[in-house]
Amino acid sequence: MPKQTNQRERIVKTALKLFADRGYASTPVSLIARKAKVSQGLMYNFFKSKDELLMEIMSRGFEDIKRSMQPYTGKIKPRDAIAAHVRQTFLIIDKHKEFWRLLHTIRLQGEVAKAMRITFGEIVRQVTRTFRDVFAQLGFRKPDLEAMLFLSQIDGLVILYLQDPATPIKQLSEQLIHRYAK
Amino acid sequence: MPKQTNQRERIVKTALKLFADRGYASTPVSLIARKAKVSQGLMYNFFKSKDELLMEIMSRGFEDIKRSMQPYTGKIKPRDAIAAHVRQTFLIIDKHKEFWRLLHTIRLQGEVAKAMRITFGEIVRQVTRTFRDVFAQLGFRKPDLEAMLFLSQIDGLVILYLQDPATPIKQLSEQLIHRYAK
Amino acid sequence: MPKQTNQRERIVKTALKLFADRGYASTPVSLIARKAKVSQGLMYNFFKSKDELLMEIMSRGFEDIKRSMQPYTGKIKPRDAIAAHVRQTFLIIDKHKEFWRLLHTIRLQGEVAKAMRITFGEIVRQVTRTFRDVFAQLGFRKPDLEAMLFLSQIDGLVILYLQDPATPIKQLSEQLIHRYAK
Amino acid sequence: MPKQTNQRERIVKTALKLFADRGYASTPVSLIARKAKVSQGLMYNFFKSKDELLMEIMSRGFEDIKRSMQPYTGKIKPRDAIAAHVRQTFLIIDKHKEFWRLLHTIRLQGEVAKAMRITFGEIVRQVTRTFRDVFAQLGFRKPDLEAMLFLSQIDGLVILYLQDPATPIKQLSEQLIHRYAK
DNA sequence: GATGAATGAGACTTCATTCAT
DNA sequence: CATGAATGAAGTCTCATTCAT
Repeated sequence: MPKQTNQRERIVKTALKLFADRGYASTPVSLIARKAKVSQGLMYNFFKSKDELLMEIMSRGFEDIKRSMQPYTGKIKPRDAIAAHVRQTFLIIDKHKEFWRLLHTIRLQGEVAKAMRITFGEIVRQVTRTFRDVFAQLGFRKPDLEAMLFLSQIDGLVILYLQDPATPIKQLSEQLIHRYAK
Repeated sequence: MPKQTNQRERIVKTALKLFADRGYASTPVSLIARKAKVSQGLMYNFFKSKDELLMEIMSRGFEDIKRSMQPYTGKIKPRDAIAAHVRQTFLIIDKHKEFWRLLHTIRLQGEVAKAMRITFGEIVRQVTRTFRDVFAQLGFRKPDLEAMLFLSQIDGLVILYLQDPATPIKQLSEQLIHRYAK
Repeated sequence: MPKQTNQRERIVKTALKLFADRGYASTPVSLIARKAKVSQGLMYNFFKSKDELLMEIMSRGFEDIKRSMQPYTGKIKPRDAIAAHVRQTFLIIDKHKEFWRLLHTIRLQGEVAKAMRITFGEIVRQVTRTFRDVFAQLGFRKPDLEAMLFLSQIDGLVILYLQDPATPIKQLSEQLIHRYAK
Repeated sequence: MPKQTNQRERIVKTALKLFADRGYASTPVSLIARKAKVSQGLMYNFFKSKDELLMEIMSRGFEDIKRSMQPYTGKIKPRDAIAAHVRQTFLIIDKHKEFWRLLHTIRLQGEVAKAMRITFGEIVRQVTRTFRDVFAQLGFRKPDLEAMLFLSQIDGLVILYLQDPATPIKQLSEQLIHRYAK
């Protein structure tokens, strides 16, 4: 009975939510199947393994991130780049809360999903370079350190927000932007 | 002379390291026992369950944190409180890297270990209040937001550092302190 | 012009090869379908079940064997019957290596495919009787035993050959024939 | 509740019987466990996997074979070697019927247990060399072929016997011996 | 206290078979 | 006739926990 109305999509979404909520290892395939209203066996028609399902989720997430960061890696005025990045980041986050929660649970673990951590590392390094340049152009004395401070500040805010959606993230980001706008 | 002297201690330490490295769910009790050079059965003399072992690890960690934050909740000059907190934080982190890694993998998960997240939330709120006052005393316009920015900045740095120990954390914290020192 | 021309045939041939190579139980229907370039569902239009596919393969094989043994069950000179059987056997084997490999993996198993083992037993008994007579006519003292020795000798050679196609089967059969030619 | 009265032994024996009867792939671990009166989980305390259980069974069998063949690889009179080998073989077979049945189901398969087939090949080649020498000493013109014929004859008898225990194996072997005794 | 054999529930995965299209 | 999505049963294996010794 092929209904196929985006079952694959439903699986991916359900899995993302569950992985983010309970952690990858603590989420049985059976649970994903049940919540996605799909038989357990069918899941293996779409993904060779639970691991591969995770991989797909992660690559998609990374694609989104990369795509969203394209704009301001181009050439905007440096000062605007900062504001843009902050705002952009929280836009993305809002659309992909679950992915970010998942990402953070995986980020610090040694044995899990090394491949993804590498990919993520790439992205971070890339963005760091960009902002090093930005801060250099703005005449900061230690642009390297400034870039790291800036990005880790955003990271910290992201976590705060993910942990408690009641966080006044709008005001916080504007405050942050204002600080650099001097 | 019973060698049991610190079996319990050894178990806790080993488990912490493993949980941090591989995640709680992916760490079999058998592995903890083996690495701690203790029989699997014995573990259940000390802890009623794997869950309880985790609880103990977490409470200890929280105790350490609380204890370390006592000093400057007292009355130092506000400006010094900032510097003190930054330096203090990274001192603690360095001593308890594994605990912090573990904490971060659990922090964002909805279903797991709700109890701990509450405890941790308490601490954070407490510290936030403290720094709200600090920033108020320093004449900041929006001390609430400033406190959140400040603490999340630290949080972001912590993660950066935990993820890559090569991070120049010393310089970063000094830069951060300097920024508030005006 | 339906390409269906020999889908059935292709399925049977593919299945035979796979069963012989990997064993019946370790050969998924999906694999047969893929290698036979046929949809999995279609297979069930031709065969009610995997089991029945095996049955068909086996009966066909048996038919071939029976057909090939007709000639010299007729009346040739006894001495020639021996040479003829040896040569005939290896001719058949060469044409149906896979079937024989499959047959041998099933032959000794108690619970599997009892029906086939019975059929095969029939054939063997039939041939044994034939050669009992042959050896009787040739004046052997214990024609029963001689027939069994003779046929099991061939069996042994067959296995040797199936297992290692580099076996000098031509020379071996001639040597065998020569021995009985006195 | 450690009763441990040779559970491992019981598992190995039960598994051997089942593997021989139904084939390796068609024998669920659960069945072995049930028949061996052991929990399924416990099986994995003794053997890392079903595969490893098979390996152990096979190596044991090979050990038995090798041990039993030691005697007459030494120096007996060549003629006696033949008789000895025949008798010895059927003695072994009788003690290890199941192992031999299992061996024969595996022998011809491409994908299964390559390692064992190699080991078995070694043994066969070794024995073949020995009998090549024996036949050479006895003045046969083509000792190579004779050795292969001789050993495959035995092989064929073994199969006959394994397949139908009512086979008059005693008489057959004596007849065979007698033939070489001239 | 200390061991590790033993268990049972449940995890991941495969696969023969069915059936809507 | 033909497809391949879908299912459910069953298979292999892991692991927290218990308990006789």
